[in-house]
Amino acid sequence: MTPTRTTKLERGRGALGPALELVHTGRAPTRAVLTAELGVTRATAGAVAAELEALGLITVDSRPAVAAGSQGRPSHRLSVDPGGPVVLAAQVHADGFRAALVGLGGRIVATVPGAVTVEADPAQVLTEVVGAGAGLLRETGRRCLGAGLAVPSAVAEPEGTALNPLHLAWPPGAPVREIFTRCLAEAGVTGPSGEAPATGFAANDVNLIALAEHRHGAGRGARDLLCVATGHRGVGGALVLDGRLHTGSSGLALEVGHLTVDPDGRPCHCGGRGCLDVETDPLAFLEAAGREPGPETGLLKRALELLRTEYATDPAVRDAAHLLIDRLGLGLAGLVNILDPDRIILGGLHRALLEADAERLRSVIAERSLWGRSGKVPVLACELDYSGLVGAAELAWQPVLDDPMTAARG
Amino acid sequence: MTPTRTTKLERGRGALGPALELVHTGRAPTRAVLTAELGVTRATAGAVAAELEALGLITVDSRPAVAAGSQGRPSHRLSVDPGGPVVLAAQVHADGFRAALVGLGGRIVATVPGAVTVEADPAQVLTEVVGAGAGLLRETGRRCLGAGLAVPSAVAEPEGTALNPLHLAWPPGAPVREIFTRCLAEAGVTGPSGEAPATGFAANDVNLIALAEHRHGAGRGARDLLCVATGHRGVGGALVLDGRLHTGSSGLALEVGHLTVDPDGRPCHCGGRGCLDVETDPLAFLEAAGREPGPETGLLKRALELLRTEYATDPAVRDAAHLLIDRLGLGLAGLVNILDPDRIILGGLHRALLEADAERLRSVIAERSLWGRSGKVPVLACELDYSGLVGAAELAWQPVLDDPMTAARG
DNA sequence: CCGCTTTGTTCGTGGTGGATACAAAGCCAG
DNA sequence: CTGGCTTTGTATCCACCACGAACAAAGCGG
Repeated sequence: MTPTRTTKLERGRGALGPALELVHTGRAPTRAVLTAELGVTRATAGAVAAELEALGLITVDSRPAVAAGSQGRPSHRLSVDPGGPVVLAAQVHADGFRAALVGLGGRIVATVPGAVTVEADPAQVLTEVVGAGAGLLRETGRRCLGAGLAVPSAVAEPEGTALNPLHLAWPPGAPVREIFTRCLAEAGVTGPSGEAPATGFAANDVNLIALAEHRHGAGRGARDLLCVATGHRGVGGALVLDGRLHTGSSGLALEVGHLTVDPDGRPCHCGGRGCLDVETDPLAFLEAAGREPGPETGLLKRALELLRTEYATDPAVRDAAHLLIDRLGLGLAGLVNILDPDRIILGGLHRALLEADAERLRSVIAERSLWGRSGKVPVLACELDYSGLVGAAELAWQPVLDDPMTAARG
Repeated sequence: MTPTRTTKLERGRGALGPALELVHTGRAPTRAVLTAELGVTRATAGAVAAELEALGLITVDSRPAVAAGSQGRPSHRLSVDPGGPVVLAAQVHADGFRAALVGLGGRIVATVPGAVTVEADPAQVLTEVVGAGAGLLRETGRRCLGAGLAVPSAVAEPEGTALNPLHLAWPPGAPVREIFTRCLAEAGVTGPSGEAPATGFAANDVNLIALAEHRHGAGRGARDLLCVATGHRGVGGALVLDGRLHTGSSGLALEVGHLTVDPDGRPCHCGGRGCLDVETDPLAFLEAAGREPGPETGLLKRALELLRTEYATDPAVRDAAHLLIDRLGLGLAGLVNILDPDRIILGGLHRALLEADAERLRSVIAERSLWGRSGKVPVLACELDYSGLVGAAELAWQPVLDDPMTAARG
């Protein structure tokens, strides 16, 4: 009889999730590092790595890469399996959408843009989106373990409804997660089990930018990461605490747009005056620079273009940028006082403002935050392409990271 | 030979901490409930309860209490051991201090107030404080497992320094935790091991109020608890996330005092105008009511007294209260938009304002927070006596809750 | 080629908690 | 009062996971 004893492959379940997360985020390039990061013995790390390899999630390469230079036996290299399973990720925005297949490590395997008519309702849009994603799955033949969606709206939890879908002809309160999940089922997209139809995840795009940057971009290693970004209109925020998105008790945390940054500023629909939302978004910049803002769509692109090309030459543009930097700094200082992050990353127009005059922004923050504390808070630019998309993928990967054994067994 | 097999008492280490926390917070009155809450089998829960009893932390009473009414075998009652070990807790404030011995469950076993001269430096004050606590320990003969201190100041982590000790003649940046620990060592106060000198914990008093209320008071069961409270001057905030204090990356989170709540308000030392800090504290109330504020110490008491006695009779007092309620509501709405708590509790003057006109406060919050969400956020009054003291004790109990086996073995 | 260092692997062990069967302690119906 | 019924506590066995120790492997340098 063959022995029925537990095989080595079945060992190491408990540390499986943390180990996969370390490889996924690039913090465990070798098995030796994995051993140290997990705080386990070499034996355990070996079993865990072998199991993840058997699940088809990572590859273990025993050949030394570049002769690390240190003495002793070279450690096996760990990396995400480039041919492993993927998740379906999608981002919807005012101008259309983009669907993608994303592997572990935030690698975009395949991606395709799409357009939708402005008047399309959520079901129409998401059918298109999921159709595009399913097309990519067919073309590539990859195994799919889940699906995530980024929307330009606050998403209420646990309902999964989009409360204020900006610039989309969606009814406020549309149950996007439910619709997304239904579209996935209709398209036959598989989920964590590998077979059952996928449960869709959906979240606000800025939240997902923060998540992606935390794991694969400018936020790596931060414990309390604050992300602030603009789209075409308005300002969004997100906070990652201890590696997890902080969405608050109903998913609506970090609505940072209505901090007062100019007591004499213009009125805001929220009832206040001089809110961050209306004082530091692309529209505010274009108006402050004395330009004709033009149509709603493309506001962000035009603002970025103006800042890039004429900041150095046109005093009106420079003054407008400085005005926005000052107001943004005030808002960020307020957030520093409340949240005390150890890193801030900026996206959209705010990122461009940071790059235009980082010193000015940092000094405003330092000046208006208590005890000069934030003088020490690094303020960085988002660095990932398609971070919303990658963040949506992170959402879908999460069940696999939490329990690789049951979520990824094939 | 006696068998060297593992005894039952040595089992169940992993679930020990969560189990103690459940009994400590009153969420596990019986062993059956403990089983359900822990999500383990009855066997495991039994082993865990037996171990905690053997450690002298809880008592297991097999006699049915009041005939629960339901059928089936009555479950053993679990409770904190009233004769068990204690921690030394102390709170320093403008008028003096209070030292206490606090058992599990937030029970104050013994307490004594103390006075200090206004000019006393931290070492003098804490020597007095620890002396008073050590006296209580001698009188009662209780075993001491740690010590915690509440101070009316932001406390920077990980340094443990008091940045802005209000109304105390302490130098900003005083290393209170270090001084506290030294005083404990000099007084021979024992710590978690039961023998080694205790490491002192110190934190901001509002943070500790939030922690205490979360575990034993109005915040029980909340997942994201926001606490806002006034002392004599200024406004403090605190946030408890998933049962843990959120102090931010450097301990300085929830400095909520400088949210703008009145664009036309008075200037604040922070550089802004109309900050929550200067618009809703006791001094602001007394001035708004047209009263002579008088000396710094006792401001809170006089404000509370005025509100209690003349709110119903003096229109000036009522108008002042309404003004402060409106401003407080604006500030709380801002915090709701950023933090999305599922409960808010108010202390000090803010608590009294809530009790004066809860409806007005709730409607202001609902009006100025996005999507009417906060209309559903309960706003409650702090309900514990000496919550700062109890919170300081929670800080000291934490190592025991995290690992009862090593922290409490006698 | 032989030490030296570091890494991977095999094998045994221990502690943790699950499953099961059984005993105990209450209520209720007869 | 006695025999179901229900729920809780307990004893025993066992699966699992990670640790420790010993050994093998793979590089470097003399």
